[in-house]
Amino acid sequence: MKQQDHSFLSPESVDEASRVFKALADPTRIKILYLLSQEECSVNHITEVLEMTQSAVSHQLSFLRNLRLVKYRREGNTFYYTYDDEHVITVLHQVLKHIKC
Amino acid sequence: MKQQDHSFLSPESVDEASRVFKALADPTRIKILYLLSQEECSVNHITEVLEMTQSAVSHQLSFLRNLRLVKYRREGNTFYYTYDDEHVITVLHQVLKHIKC
DNA sequence: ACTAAATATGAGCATATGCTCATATAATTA
DNA sequence: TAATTATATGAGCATATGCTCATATTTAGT
Repeated sequence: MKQQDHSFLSPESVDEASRVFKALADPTRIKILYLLSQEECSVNHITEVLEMTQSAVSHQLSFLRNLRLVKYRREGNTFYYTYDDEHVITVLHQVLKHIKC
Repeated sequence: MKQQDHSFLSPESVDEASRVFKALADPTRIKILYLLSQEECSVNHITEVLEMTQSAVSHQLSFLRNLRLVKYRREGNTFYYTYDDEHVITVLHQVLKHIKC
């Protein structure tokens, strides 16, 4: 196969794909997304379940927010996060399921 | 949901998933795996198609080999690589396809 | 045996990543 | 209004990552 025959895999597609995979390439983000795939969660709740500092969790949520993988709603002082990309959750579940086999 | 209710997502599963996603989280490795998903390739061929140095490609192949995502056969001086994890290729194709929408 | 070709590998370097620590912000409550 | 609660954010640091450069290894050809 010649070099020019690969043009259908555009640089944009490759970059976008690597961004998606990068989002899933960290244990903490996997746990957060998995949690959110089951229920809406406050930051504090995530912090307790994952036994991590509030700051670390918040930074990761900021990361996921920038990639539009999660969104949140506010209720007073509490921020409730949900996932915002069905496809990414599907891919995550698929890989997790496959690993258990 | 309480903390202990998440025990079914084992640390091993999370780590293994993050390893898989990490393998796909780099543009070069995406291109290599995509290429290999289409045809068996020599190192030299990959180097030419991706317009990268032999060393950089070889290092990435070594990385993918360690994760058992690719395998190779030797023919004289030439090493022909193929992918070795159908599921990872499926996930890659799925994400790439979704991005194009 | 000598040289060339194809690939692998170690060291080093610049950048990215994921955390901590301190602090900012905003809403709630006393 | 002051204190508390919930979250966000910037700086800094240790480690990881992905490349280059030089070199090793293995096979083929002369």
